[in-house]
Amino acid sequence: MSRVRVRFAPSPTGFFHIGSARTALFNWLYARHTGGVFVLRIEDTDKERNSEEYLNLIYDSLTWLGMGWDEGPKVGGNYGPYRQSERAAIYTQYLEKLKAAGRTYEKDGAIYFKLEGERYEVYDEHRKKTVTKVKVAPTVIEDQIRGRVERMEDEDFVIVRSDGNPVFHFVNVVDDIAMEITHVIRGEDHLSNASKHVELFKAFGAPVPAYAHIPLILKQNGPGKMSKRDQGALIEEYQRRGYLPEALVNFLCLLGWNPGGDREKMPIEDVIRLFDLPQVNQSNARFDDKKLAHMNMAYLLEVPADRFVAIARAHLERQGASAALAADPAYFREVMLLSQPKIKGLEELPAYTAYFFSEDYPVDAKVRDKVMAKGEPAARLRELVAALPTFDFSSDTAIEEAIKALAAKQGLGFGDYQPIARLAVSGTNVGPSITGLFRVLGRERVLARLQRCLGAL
RNA sequence: GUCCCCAUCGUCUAGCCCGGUUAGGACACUACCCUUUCACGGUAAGAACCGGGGUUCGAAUCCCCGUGGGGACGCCA
Repeated sequence: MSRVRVRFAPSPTGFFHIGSARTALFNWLYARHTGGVFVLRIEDTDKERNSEEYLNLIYDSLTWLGMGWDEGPKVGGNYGPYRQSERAAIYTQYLEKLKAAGRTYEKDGAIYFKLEGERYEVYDEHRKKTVTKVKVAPTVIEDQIRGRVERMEDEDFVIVRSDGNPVFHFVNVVDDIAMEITHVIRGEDHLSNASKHVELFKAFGAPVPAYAHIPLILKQNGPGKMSKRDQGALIEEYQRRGYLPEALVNFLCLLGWNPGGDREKMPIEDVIRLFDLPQVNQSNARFDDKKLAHMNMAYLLEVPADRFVAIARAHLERQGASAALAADPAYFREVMLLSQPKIKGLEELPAYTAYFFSEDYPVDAKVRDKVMAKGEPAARLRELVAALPTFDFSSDTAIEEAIKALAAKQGLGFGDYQPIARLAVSGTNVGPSITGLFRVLGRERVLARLQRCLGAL
């Protein structure tokens, strides 16, 4: 059996979205699973809508998600060029084959693909005009996911526009033949195009590739498939929001595929080992950003310290958190490691850590009122200020012991000091443990903040 | 309008192919536990086989019809 060759064939006409990423992913997984070749082909035949910016976004997004391509732009290969805009000569050559076989004709300056059969006219309700149809037998599509699908392809269609540019159906099939693509894995929206493509393959006398039409991703709210305009549709957005690519990939794997049983979070190596086309679901899946966020959190929790500090810094750079970036690296690291187990996503980081990097941090009025309403916070604050110079700041447990000792002297508990101390040093009631907070902020800063809070009472 | 695809908790899904399960898991939601806050974590609860026929001793599972959802019907890709 010959080596599997799959391709991801996006057109650079818009932002790279989640549906495209999933199609790319399933192709990539199948290539890796079978030891095949993953080809990236750029379908840029629509000169009006293409842009270099979108092209680069495709490269960047695939790279970010960890889907390297074996052949394609930038890496080359034996079947290039890999941009359709550079393959005109090949299309001319294949068009000649079709012409020689008597399978084309010209009308209104465009070249049509001619189906074989008797012609007749019929009024089309949808298009509100009379069209010419051809009496044909149904085209059979053998789909790896859906099984045998029959579709009537009974109208000639344009393969070269009147401006001389070839059309998607034509170039797509020509390239799949020329690049010896063995499996076509794409969205179900192409299932109705597949009959056109099968007829073209047959007209060229080329073997028809194995098809696998994967289910679509439906938008989270409202009807229809997810489109570029929908909330959460753009890969770029997740990159900007500091999502971990491996979490997004894991989530995407599970949208329309699963290894059977209960496994969800799993390393990509395991997915590659278990992935196969027949296990892909047949029904569309609705996008769920909560589940994605949860997956991201689960991955974030496991990121090794050094990498976490690095991605946290990168994220804060994106957010322009200058105070944090200007801080001492060792201090920055301590703050990030204190935050890692507590946050749900990198997005929370700027607000979550703001008070570590500035004395001018917001104080939550509701929290303040709540804290001040209970017990004798002012007295506790005074005791803390008085005792703080004697505290051992060398570790969280040392600080904990010190606070407990102070509390015991008053016949109180740790919990009587915690809320007011937290409010004083952070202005809020959420965050890392108060002992960690003290240790990382340091005695001087904690003392200053406690005193300032006391003065404001 | 025509054609094609699909149908299990609110959502993602296991189970279906090869009929017999207390129909399992995850996210979300609720309660409790853990706890120095907030999270994490743990436990528990609620929550589904779209409807109708058929085949069968027995149907989520096989067949048909309805309904619902999705897609396609471009000189876009």
